[in-house]
Amino acid sequence: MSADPETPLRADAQRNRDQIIAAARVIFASHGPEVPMEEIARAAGVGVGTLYRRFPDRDALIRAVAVDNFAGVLDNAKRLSVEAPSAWEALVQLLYHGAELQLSMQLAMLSQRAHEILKDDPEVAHLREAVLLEVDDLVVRAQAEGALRKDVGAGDVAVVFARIVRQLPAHRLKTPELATARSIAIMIDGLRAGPVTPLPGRPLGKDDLI
Amino acid sequence: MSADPETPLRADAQRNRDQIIAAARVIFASHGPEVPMEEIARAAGVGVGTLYRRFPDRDALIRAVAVDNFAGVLDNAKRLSVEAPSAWEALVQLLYHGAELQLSMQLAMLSQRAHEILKDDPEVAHLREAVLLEVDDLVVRAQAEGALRKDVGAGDVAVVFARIVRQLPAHRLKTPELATARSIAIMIDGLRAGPVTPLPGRPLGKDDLI
Amino acid sequence: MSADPETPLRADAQRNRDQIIAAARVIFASHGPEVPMEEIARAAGVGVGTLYRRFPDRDALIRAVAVDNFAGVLDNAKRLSVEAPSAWEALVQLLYHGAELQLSMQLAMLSQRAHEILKDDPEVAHLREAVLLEVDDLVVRAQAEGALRKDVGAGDVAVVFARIVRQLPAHRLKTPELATARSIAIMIDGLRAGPVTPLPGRPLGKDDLI
Amino acid sequence: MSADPETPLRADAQRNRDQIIAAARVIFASHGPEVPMEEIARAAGVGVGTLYRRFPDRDALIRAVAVDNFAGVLDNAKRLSVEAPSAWEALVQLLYHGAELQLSMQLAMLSQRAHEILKDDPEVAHLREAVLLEVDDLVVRAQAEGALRKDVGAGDVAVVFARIVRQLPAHRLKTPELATARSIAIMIDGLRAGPVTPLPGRPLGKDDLI
DNA sequence: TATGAATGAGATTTCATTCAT
DNA sequence: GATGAATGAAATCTCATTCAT
Repeated sequence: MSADPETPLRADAQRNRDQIIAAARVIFASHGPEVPMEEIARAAGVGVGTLYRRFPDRDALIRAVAVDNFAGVLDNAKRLSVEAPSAWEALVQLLYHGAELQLSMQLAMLSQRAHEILKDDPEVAHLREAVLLEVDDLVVRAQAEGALRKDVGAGDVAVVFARIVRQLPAHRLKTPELATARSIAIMIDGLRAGPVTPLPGRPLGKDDLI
Repeated sequence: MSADPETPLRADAQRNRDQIIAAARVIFASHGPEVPMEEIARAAGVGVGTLYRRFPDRDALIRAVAVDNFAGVLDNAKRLSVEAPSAWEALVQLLYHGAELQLSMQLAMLSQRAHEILKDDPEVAHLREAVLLEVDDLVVRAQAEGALRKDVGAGDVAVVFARIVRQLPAHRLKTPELATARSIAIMIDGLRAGPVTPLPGRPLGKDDLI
Repeated sequence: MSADPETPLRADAQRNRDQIIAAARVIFASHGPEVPMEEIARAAGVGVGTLYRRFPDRDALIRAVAVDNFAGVLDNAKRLSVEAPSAWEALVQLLYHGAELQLSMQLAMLSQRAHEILKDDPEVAHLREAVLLEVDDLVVRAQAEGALRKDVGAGDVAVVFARIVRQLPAHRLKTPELATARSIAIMIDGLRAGPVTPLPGRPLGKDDLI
Repeated sequence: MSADPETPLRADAQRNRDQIIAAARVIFASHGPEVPMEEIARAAGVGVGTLYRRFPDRDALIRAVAVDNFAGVLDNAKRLSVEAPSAWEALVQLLYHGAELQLSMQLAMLSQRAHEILKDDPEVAHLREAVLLEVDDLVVRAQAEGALRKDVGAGDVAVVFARIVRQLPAHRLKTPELATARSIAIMIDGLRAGPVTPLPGRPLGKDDLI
């Protein structure tokens, strides 16, 4: 009789929920958000019915995966902000080890479908804001460190991030990891302080997104 | 019942074919290659029947759009190679005005579905090869000009291109054109010769793709 | 594991059983016998599991509700037969206060599904027979009283009952109670002895049903 | 390219549409409005796809059947109003030969589901109003003829109609046609002018419905 | 030849029933 | 014994493709 949305799930139900989100994360990342629900259920090792009991429709599942992901990114950013040797290094790490970042970006920025679903979700909005605040802080500090070029803002960094994290499909490359690492390194060089070419317009802040 | 593939189409049939490809290009670019055939037909102002008479199935349509696009990119690259003030400038122009480039990349590299379809098509393979040859030439010349960093190959450039051209969805940005222009400029700065950070591995050539 | 069907239920189990039947009665009456089992369980304030422990499947529940109802109608008819000032009045009362009558009729006569389930149930058959005997008695006595027209039998009366008790959905009427009362009164006027129009055929007795 | 809703259907499409409505009418009448769409399609001799092309969902089909039916009732009423020997006779005929009347009533008044769907449809509303106007006229005239009791209005008549037309399921009766005819006759006797019992309240007019 | 109607396979979603907690 | 989670069969609906007009 627990209509209360706060009632914690039963142990087995929680386990299933986690498995479903994990499976959906992997599949969404590799095949986009349109894969048959049945396939996701199978990958999670549950029946479709279970999937639908936990998430009333595809949108709810996408939302849940997105929230889970943004939360992961936020954790990561906060941890790196404290533990990395410098703010610049924190930004760089965030990129290189950005599996979660990647999916978040993909869901939030790259798929029309996903965007429609997420754009008005308050939980997503809240996490997004928190992540951008963290990035904003890193940007300011990395500029103070003299490592990040001065003419960019958190918005610029987020946009470059979004482009970078878009995983190139492995199938087109003989040496996919190397190619990825190299292209990220090249783009990071573009962000570095030093003898840069002037950019058009003005620095884009975190509020220039949306 | 002209089975001869070389028979030129009647004028109106050719017009239909062109309209369909044009419509499909726009829709594929904005919504990916999974949109209902009926929608494409409607956008082209023809009935589904006509679409299917011209292209026996979705794969054939995707192939035709891809060929059309690669051909456009090749034209562009050849023209820029001759007309641009420098090889570096040609590469930069290719990026900034890369609407066709974008769709080619998206079709060829970003969508699992499209990739499956295109990977064994000889016409696509031929055009791809021609484009990469052109890029290879520009890369060598731009390095000789001292404008492009020495430690990259045509493969690296193509990978960075692929990341760059992935259009950020306008809906997430207040100032989409500006954001795009800025992020491209940042990434190009990463390609520039000058005081660069060492890249991992070795330069990737055009044959490191696929 | 008392397989003995006669073992009385534990007090709480009996309470659950009663709640379920009460809830099902209300829901069947308003939405027909196809409502989701979960909804019935919720309305009864129990889990589905409990519902299924008490009634092995939907059919069993429908049967139980029908039995409960017919028993109520029988009680009612017997009481009215004794307490009402006349047999005619007993028939009229049976109609006007026929909530249970209504559901019985609906289950037994109006829903294809319910009919299939009930038609071979011996307990239902027995109660039905008992109710019809009671009505038969009232019919004979009401005709002897000179109140009920002579050319009808218990079968006719049951059929008219079935039509009358079909509750008109309140949502279609501005003044639902009044409309119901008036239409019942009109139809009862049709049953009254007096200057009547001849009916086709012969009086239908209780054995003309089924 | 005929997006115009007024464009007449192609001959074969119109034939299918008609067959679907005819099949749905029969099935709705005997099994209610919840039967599987596939079954309706099969009965109409078309594929499900065709059914869904013509009627985007079940609601649309229900609406179409209802409109078709109300139109039939209206035709019937108008014809009888002119051709029947008296207004009273017209009302009686409307009842006895009320196959369409029956389904209309069932759809409009008896099924919760159907009512929700129809209650805001303007076309249905318009036809309903037209039918009630016709009945209103017949009521006034039948009262002037001295055949219909004076203390009823069109609303009362419609309510009694609704109760009458609810076909008793044949499976419960040995002699279903006879039983139906007799019960209708009995109820009509209740509507007759003559020595009647006073009804509660006031006559209900056509605007007391809804 | 162009059109859009028809088809049916497959995807989404619901719900009766079973079973772990 | 009670609960509500899990299951999968069945219903709803969509869309690629074929075919009559």
